[in-house]
Amino acid sequence: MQSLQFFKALADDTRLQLILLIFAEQELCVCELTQALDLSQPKISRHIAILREQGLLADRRAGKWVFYSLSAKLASWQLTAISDCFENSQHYLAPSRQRLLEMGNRPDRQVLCCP
Amino acid sequence: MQSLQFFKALADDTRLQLILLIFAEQELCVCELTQALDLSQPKISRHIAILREQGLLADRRAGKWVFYSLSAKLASWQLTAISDCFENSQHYLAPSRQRLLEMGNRPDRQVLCCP
DNA sequence: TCCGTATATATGATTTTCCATATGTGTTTG
DNA sequence: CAAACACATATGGAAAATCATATATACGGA
Repeated sequence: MQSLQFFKALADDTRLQLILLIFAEQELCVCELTQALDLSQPKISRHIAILREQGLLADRRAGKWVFYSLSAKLASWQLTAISDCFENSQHYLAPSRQRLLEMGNRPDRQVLCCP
Repeated sequence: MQSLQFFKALADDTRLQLILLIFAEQELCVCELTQALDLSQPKISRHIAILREQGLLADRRAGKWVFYSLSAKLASWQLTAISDCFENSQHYLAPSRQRLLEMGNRPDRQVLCCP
């Protein structure tokens, strides 16, 4: 994916948090992200759609849930940027991570290996 | 500077090219950037102002010219991101670099060392 | 049918752009 | 030396384009 599109995708508070949270947790579904960011479901879904269309996110359906993870199509420098950004954004991300931790009834993951 | 502001600053075609060109050339003045991107002077000046206010660019006046360079205040992961992005944006940047090369009458630099 | 997720539309807010003009510096001329 | 000019850059203000949000609704699987 192009550099400009990459930066545009991350140039929004909601989308940046989504990407960083998913990076931290490997994969998350919409209801978890909705809870973590404390935002409406359509809003999360809309930003997820943007990130998916731009090639930043991959999706995996499991029963009722759709789990999102970072796309393997990301250039390695882009993955590095996300990772480095995450390391330097603990304070920025803390409230969302906290709400995610406090969330009850999180969906069970199927085993991740060997899909 | 905050991650979100960093991504917002680079999420514009004009600003991304400005930053990458300045990274490649160490420092450039407004007239060189205007020529390289083939855009109006006020437009360049506006975007430069945004990058300066956000702390991405430092300025240095030399006679009639104001030279811009990457700010030393950039976090190291941000510098890395810019550098990695540059390495992967040759095609994106080529037309602007070409116009810069073809530019006649580029201002002379004062010696850069020992300011 | 219920739950999780996606999308359409309308609206509001933020950004970008353009034009004109101002500032600031160096150079020339009377 | 001062006034006039030329060149580089910055900015004010309004129009235009882009982007984000809320609400309502649709879809798809258990």
